[in-house]
Amino acid sequence: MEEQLDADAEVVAGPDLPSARVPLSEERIVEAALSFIDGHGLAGLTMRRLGQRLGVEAMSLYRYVPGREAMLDLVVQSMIDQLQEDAEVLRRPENGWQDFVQRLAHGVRRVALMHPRAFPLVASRPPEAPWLRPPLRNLDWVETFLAGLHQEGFDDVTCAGAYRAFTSFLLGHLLLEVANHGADVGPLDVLEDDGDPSRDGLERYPTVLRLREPLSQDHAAVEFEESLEELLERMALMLSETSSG
Amino acid sequence: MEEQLDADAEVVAGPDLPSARVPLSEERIVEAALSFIDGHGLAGLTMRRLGQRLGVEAMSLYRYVPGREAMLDLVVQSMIDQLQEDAEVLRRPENGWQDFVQRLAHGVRRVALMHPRAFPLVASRPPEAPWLRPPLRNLDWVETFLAGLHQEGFDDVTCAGAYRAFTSFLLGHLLLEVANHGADVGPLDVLEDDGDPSRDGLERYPTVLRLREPLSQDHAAVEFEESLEELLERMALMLSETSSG
DNA sequence: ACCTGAACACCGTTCAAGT
DNA sequence: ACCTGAACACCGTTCAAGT
Repeated sequence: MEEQLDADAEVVAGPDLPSARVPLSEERIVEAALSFIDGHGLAGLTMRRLGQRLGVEAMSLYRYVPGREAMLDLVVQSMIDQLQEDAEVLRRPENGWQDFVQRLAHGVRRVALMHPRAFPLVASRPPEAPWLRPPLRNLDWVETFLAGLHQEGFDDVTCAGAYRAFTSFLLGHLLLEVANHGADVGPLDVLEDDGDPSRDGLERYPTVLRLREPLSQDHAAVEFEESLEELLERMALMLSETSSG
Repeated sequence: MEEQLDADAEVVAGPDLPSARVPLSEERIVEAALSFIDGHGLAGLTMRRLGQRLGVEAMSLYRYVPGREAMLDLVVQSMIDQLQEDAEVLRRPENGWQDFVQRLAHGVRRVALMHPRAFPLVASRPPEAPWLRPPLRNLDWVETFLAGLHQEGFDDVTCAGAYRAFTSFLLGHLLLEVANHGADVGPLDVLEDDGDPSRDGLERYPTVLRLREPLSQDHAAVEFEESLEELLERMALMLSETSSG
């Protein structure tokens, strides 16, 4: 839960000026939009409310941003750029490609977990090109990924296959992981417990009922690691077939 | 592409009555909503437009459906129920659990490919419980899946792990596959080619540029099969550890 | 240069009223 | 019983006008 998200409009200061005089900018808008989604979900994000949050009328936003839809794309970009500022993530392979792929995977996961309610945007906005598959929607990453593998001996076709395997691994895992952390919800309502957790309508589903507890456990972290290991093994196999074929 | 989706309102007859007199019903509404999404994408789906499509004012819909959001949940349900009508899919294991899991996986994939623009809904609506992870949001499926594996010797914890692995495999693959088939797009606009495909701004990304072609190829089908095979192998490993541990 | 008021076309949703 | 007109509160977006 966050506070500071009420109706007061004023920007939280931090080391900023007394606010109120910081001029609007694309960056500030996008930042505010992301933090709004983090706090309230995408459904509640409105140009008018966002303006209010920035101490400004909605129409002012259109000086800096071409429209709501485009703004959401910028939000996606800004999440993605956080990875780039994370210097460790985007260095080329130094201790082998496995280490390299691991760094990238964990970097993306870190972003997803920092913004569980916004991450589905990264996943669901339509990809602009086949070489920008979600959630790797950034040419710098993709270039680094492909060039890194190539430098380590993967041929072109294998690089492409590894790229596809990597993206679908990330997408499946991270989307489900953030969904469990209470992602997208429709309007503004958080899902309410019905009070009595025993009357769940599971009478007709004895196995589900019995497995309730193991199914409810959050193994996301270890499963991410394990699946990543498997992916790496699969890639190693691809690589060895490359060299010998 | 579909036709029949213009502005004329009238329902296509099929073996129906002369239409115009078929009364509204939840079923007809949900069906129309799904076919609208299939044809125009989610963004364009409006209660008013949907009413128009059914030859009725928007307000009439609220007699049969509690609201737009709830209607979308019904749309998800209806897609999911198509799998249930597909008798082959939900039979319990007969030729071993591998065959069983394969049937289920292919069934879900068939639904996804039938409704590429609607499938992301199945994936992105918030799950109601940990035992309803997208895209397997149906207690009958989940029960069948879990009971099937249990009957084949998987213990409870392993069943739960297999369930999680299965869902994240399906989600990652199918979401990316339908995205490639032109999924969600923002408003109504289909993405337009910029005319000149050589000037793509890829100058700074030599590897991406070089791999354009292998990256553009659609290997979704074979990759689905291969990843599914790997998943089955992984599950087989889980099973053997179960028996011997 | 930067923001706003007023307006437009469109939403989802409600409810009393029509047939 | 089933549908609609009219209305409400809210959207995104535009543009001439304010400071």
